[in-house]
Amino acid sequence: MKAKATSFDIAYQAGVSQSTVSRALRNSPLVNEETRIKIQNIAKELNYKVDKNASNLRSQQSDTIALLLFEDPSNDDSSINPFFLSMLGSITRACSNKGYDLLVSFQQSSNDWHADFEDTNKADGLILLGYGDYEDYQEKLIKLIEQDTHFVLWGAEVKDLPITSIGCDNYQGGMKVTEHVIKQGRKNFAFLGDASSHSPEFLARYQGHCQALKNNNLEINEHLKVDAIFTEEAGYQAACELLERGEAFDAIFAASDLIAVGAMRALQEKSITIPEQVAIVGFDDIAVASFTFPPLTTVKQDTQLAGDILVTKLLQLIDGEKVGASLIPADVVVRKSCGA
Amino acid sequence: MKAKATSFDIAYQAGVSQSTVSRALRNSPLVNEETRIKIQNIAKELNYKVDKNASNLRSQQSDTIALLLFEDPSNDDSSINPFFLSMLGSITRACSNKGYDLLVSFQQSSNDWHADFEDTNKADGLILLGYGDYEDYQEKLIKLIEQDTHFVLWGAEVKDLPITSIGCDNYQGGMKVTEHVIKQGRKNFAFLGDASSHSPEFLARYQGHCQALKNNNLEINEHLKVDAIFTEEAGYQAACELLERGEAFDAIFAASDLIAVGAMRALQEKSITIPEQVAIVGFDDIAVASFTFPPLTTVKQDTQLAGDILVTKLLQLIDGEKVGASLIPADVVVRKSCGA
DNA sequence: GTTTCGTTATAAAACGGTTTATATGAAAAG
DNA sequence: CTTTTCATATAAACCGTTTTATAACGAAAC
Repeated sequence: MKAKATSFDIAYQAGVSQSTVSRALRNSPLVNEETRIKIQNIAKELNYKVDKNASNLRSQQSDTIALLLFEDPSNDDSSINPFFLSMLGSITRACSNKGYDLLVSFQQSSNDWHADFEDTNKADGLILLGYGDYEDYQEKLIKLIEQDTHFVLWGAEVKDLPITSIGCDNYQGGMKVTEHVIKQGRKNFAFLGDASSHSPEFLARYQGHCQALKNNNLEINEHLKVDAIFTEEAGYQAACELLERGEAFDAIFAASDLIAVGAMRALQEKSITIPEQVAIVGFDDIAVASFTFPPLTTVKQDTQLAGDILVTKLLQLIDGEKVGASLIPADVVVRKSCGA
Repeated sequence: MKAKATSFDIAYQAGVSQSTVSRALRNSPLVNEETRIKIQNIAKELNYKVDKNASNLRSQQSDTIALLLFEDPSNDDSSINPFFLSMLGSITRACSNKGYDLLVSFQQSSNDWHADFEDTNKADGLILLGYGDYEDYQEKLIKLIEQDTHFVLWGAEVKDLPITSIGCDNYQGGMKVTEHVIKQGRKNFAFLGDASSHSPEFLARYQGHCQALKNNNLEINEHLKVDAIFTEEAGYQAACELLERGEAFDAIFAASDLIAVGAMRALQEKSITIPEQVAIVGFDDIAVASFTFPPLTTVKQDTQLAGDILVTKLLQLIDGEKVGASLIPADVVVRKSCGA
């Protein structure tokens, strides 16, 4: 293959200077239309493509954003949380709509924060995507802020830090889905999930849940609350623990669909019928939720919208605008598992 | 924020030349250990990061590969095929293990092939990921070859073109899963899927399926074969069509899990019991497969391995090696839907 | 017929590294 | 003591653009 054509080759063929070529290809008003068309034709003919490294180097922007996915370390090699996968899809789409390229990277464990995409000028900004627990990363977030890195973060608001976070309205979601189950006549709710400051999203869901109970004069029974991280296995374990406690309950609110799915497995092993004996609801509306048996009632986070907002706000930040946090509505998706 | 430090700043502080800095930071043997350590310390202190655009420009390589995802145009805005999402995950992991960055892009429709990642030097090579039907893209593949673009392709071998394709052993998979169902005593098989040259993978699965029937002296009934693209909706439609034909059958081999899931929905609507009246098996082993009711027997494609091989082979191509196509084993995952 | 202005093009200077060709000084060889 | 050799460092060229500072030219203004 002959060497790749450069803007100089085009300049030579067109009988103009290289800078004119550069301008013509970017439709600069500084070049006469006739000249521009001639140059663009030659460029097409030579199959010329602008060298992004050169152009990015000079212009100091990459038209690229980087997506950093945080996986829980416990989730070593298995499959990725389907909710994030779904987000990833919508973010990719949103980027390409805006004419940006997307770099994807997994932050596999907390010790390697070495994907310095913006520092190295590979990207103009970052999207941080993980499940709660940014506390572990707090010092790293601070470092990002200090370095004036442009980034947005999926999840609950990070307290005391000026961070543009975009998240689902977990509180509303938890409240709405709980109220829906209450309307089915359930009174004794168990909660599965880590409702601590380590998981601000789970915490918000739990608080919404509690609010719904209060609004309906129902008791919040701490004995029916079991910790669990967001995985299916954790859900299974938590449900087993719950059953061992021997406390009576007729409904479960799981902080994530994966937890719910794991819990269903545990219940079914003990031949507890869903939703007759125990109603169960989750959160996220992952693809699997509509295929469980019975299908899982859950709270849908609009990932399409979320991806769009994440990208849009990030681009605004890059443009130097000030943008605040925002919440995306959470809607209950009613299926069979809640006894409706 | 003060201007970002450059290698010149470090050179100045260290009292050496800029080229020495460049070498020191890349652990070149041309620089004395003492000097190197001094320089690296200063770099750390200044929070210096190599500008990738500059370094890529000069060295003419990006340590980045691009993943192009082909979605069926019919699948306009809905969710992405979970199988690809799973591949995406494993490819991302494989890349980061090899120290490469990954650009992700959706080729939304056939008309915009403008993600010229390699031509623009944004990436050193390409991974093409789609479901069969590369025929539509044939001319574009030819163009890629002509331009000496480095790329690997997921899927069946493309005939007559020197392309490094990596795919699952669809033939074996189709055969093995069919034989497994035959062992359960089923004799009248329906096939749902587009078994044409448009979908070389589905075709191979079908051919393996037929081989298994032949090996067991069973009849291949063309009336029980219904076309379907790879989506759930297509599976639903195809199953309805199949039922309307009125031909008797006691087993379905669906060319993909999504088709199988759609077909199950159709059967259940007609109150046909699975697996008692009709056994059904799919292909891919997407996450949903283990949560359907009954859980779906299917053929697992090892996406972890696939991602690894795709990346490894692409890097070999980039290194100038010749690498051939390869097949990944397909293993039957037995669940309830086949009547085992 | 100068002067002024607007349009279009150019030459040259970045951008921040990597790499090639070259220099320096000390140790080894003659 | 001179010549080679080796290890280390440097200066300068280069990668292919974008951008800034200038120039050239014809038309309009004076």
